[in-house]
Amino acid sequence: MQATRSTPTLEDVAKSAGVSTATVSRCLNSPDRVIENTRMRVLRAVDELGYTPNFGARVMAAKRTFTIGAIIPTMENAIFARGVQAFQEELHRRGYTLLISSSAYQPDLEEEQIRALVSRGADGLLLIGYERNPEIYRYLERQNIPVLVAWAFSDENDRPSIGFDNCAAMRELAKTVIEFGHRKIGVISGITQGNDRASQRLKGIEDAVANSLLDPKIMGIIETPYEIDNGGDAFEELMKNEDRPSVVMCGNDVLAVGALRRAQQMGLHVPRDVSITGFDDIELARIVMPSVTTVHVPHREMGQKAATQLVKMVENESTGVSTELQITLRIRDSLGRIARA
Amino acid sequence: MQATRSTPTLEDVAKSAGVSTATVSRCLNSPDRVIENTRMRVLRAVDELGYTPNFGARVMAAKRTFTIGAIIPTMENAIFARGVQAFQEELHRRGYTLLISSSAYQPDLEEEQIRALVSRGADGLLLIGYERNPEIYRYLERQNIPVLVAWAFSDENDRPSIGFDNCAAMRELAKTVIEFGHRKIGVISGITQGNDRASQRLKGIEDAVANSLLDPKIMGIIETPYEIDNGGDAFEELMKNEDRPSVVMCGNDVLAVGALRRAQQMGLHVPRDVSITGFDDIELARIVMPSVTTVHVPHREMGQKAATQLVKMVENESTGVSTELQITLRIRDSLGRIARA
DNA sequence: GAATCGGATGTAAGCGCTTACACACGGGGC
DNA sequence: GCCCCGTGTGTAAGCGCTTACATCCGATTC
Repeated sequence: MQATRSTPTLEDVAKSAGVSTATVSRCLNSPDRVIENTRMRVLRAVDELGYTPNFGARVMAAKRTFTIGAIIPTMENAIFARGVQAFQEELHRRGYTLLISSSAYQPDLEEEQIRALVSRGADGLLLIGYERNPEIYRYLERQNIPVLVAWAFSDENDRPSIGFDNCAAMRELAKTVIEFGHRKIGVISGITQGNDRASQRLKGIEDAVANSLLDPKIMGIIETPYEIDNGGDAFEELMKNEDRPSVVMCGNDVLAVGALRRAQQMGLHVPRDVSITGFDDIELARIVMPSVTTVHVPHREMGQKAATQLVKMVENESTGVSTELQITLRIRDSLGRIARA
Repeated sequence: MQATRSTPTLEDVAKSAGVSTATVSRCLNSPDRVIENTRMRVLRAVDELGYTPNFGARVMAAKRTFTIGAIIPTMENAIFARGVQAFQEELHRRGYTLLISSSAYQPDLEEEQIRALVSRGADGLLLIGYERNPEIYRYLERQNIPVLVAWAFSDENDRPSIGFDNCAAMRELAKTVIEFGHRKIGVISGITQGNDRASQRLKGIEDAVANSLLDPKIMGIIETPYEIDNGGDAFEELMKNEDRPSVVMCGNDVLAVGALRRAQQMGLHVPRDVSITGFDDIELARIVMPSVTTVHVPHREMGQKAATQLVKMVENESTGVSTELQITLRIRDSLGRIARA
């Protein structure tokens, strides 16, 4: 029972246990350096007072927080959820706490969140995609904060990253689409501005079209934010074209499902009248009818390995390597074959 | 250009600008208390050195962080996503940063996350649902951290909260289901242990059944974690019953969609052969076919008001009031009428 | 022109913790 | 019995910041 009603400090505990603050601190941080008897006494005092260390003070003195920050573009749809969940689980296993922030796909907001997390003592950061203001990379370097880029991988970028090659993945899907006989391709892409994943995916389609001997054509490209209804609107727009695409390839599953629903509302049968493809393989793609053909991304694996690697970087066991993950195509009902002409 | 390669401190800035640390601090925190000329000089120095305040130190000295913490049970499905997004937006508008953690529906993990957030200096906390270890509430009280409970509201609980009455909401839905002619009701509930929302919803169904003069019966109740496939498994289980339910009411939309899909795989037509209802009105409920009858929760409104209110509590303008939000039923295709016998 | 005042700035005392270093003590080795 | 060593604790110096209080100085007032 103290006089002051404020939260107890190390010193209070020390006093109450009849030891020095150093001993209390040691009890908490390296218990084996304190003899059993003393330790018991201290721990009892901790308990009685309901003491919790003040993090700010601890950070200041020890320079480590065992906190990792992650900034993801959105929580509204499940794109990042599974990966982040796995990331958190693995971090937890290793004794780190994850703090998450969302940037709503806005670069300046992301920057703000990065600074917030860093100044709150994050030991390391997980960021989605390479593309951002070089300024902020400089800042992170200066602050000496290890950064791991996830959901992306590219040979051309030597920043440590874990993910897959968005361009190659989408190219492969597009190749398959073309092999299925499609020659008129509509594209609904995410906003490419400031989003390398989106632009790489788009490039993948363009590459596949350019490299194919079968003379496929891109009938139209619409960029739109990653939300269901936007996918629908874009789809409707593409279908206004006199010469309708036989397949609409979407930048992710959310857009694809939006397109799919709109198609059905417009009385079009998928895949008989038009095929639709997505990207990411989130649960939604499997759940809708017809199920959506998409690119499967190993979200859990990515999250888990990201954690392992980032921790290594934080603990100075690695300056950071890049890991490429393999994607696989999931050919489902929303993609149909076009009969030979 | 300093000799040391470490991050610059207030003192470095002060030295470089030829003023005291106090002046630098004032420049950053209350610029109008410093004369223009000096301020410019200081800001230039800040810029040149790439200085960012050390948060730990700042917290320790100032006792305020402008950080709010939120711990949500899961990010894997969209239940909390929209609300949290709105919460974050409103906080941002008011100058606060949101840090999120997920507890994976595990009370001990939640406790850990609460402590982590508090010790990292959260000024206030948003928690989902009332039910948790009293110990942790005591801890928060002792630490003097305002807590707002969201996604729940109950007259019987005087803890500040914002949300809706889960029991009454589900009761209303159940009443409608009964009015639609259903007499044999199957229930797929979330795990009620440690989750007051789940148990209140279950109670709502039981109340409606008990109070109805039409003699409806609950044919079976299965509790299962909130995941799609679990919903499917539970549905299959319920349908093994000789006397099959005519409607399966689910604890949330995720379970409902799982049940719906499984029904279709089993060759059952929804709603002709069996009706299905959900709760939450997440996007998924609207997207599947048939669309799912559910309880609409004003997620965005809840998130936004939660932010407003929690900030008030943090800023000592309110000791916290409780706000009840209105839910509405969304009667969609997955609920059919049973013809009079 | 002396007294007074107020605004701009400096001084320095913490905030709560960690940890290098100092110290005390008991037991072997000689 | 002396020296040395290792072990368990205590002492105290920061960590980087905010802020109450002290100080200075030019402007105002009479």
